[in-house]
Amino acid sequence: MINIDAETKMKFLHGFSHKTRIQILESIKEEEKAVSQIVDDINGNQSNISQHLACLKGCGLIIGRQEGKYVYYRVRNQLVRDLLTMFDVVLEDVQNDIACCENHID
Amino acid sequence: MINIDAETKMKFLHGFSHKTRIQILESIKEEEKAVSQIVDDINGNQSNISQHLACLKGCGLIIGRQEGKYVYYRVRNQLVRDLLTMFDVVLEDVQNDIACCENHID
DNA sequence: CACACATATTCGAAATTGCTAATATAATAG
DNA sequence: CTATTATATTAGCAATTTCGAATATGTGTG
Repeated sequence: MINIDAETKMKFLHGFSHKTRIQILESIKEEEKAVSQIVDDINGNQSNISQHLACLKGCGLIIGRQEGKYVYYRVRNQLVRDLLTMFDVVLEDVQNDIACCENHID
Repeated sequence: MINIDAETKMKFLHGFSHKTRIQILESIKEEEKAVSQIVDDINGNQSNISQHLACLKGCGLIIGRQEGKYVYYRVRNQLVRDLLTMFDVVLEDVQNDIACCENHID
């Protein structure tokens, strides 16, 4: 049965909690890319992207594969991809929900 | 079609990026609870929990309902609940994946 | 009204995280 | 071997987040 402690889950979810990391995940969601491609893609700084990639790898969200002097990263598997899709679905739903059913006086 | 900018998504996902917030979500996943119940549940500090609840509300993940002097919070809807379940599923899968298929020399 | 209880807010201090620049490592080409 | 290119790591500072204590607000009760 599934029962994962909050600490572990948080470490995992931490991967999703930064704009740059989300952008990286989106960038490699469908196809693996070399670090330099990702850097170009999202217009980032090499060192910075490298650090975020290390973070994502640590979270288990992506996998790196070395080929010559390039390192190609990809999203770990289909489940993680599904999770990324699910974010969009749920977020859209939440936004509609908020827009329609609440008077946002605040 | 769904296309949400990274900024918005990040704000949404931020809700999941803290141990206490995960604990709160788990605590009220199946049934709404008053703030004081949540504080007891996860052994937290009242002010702290209140701040995290505000954060989760801001992210659209939970909804508060006042009844007398109590405020009851609940997970917004089934989709958010599904997302929480999905976290467990994906995390477990990732953990197995890492445990089985890689030699963790690091 | 005064009081008690539940929750929210404010405010600095403490802790964590993210950034850039510089440097290190690693692979390949010549 | 040297030079070049790709990526990783380190280091110190900047920015953000989190925290608890104190205080404010709001609600029911006597």
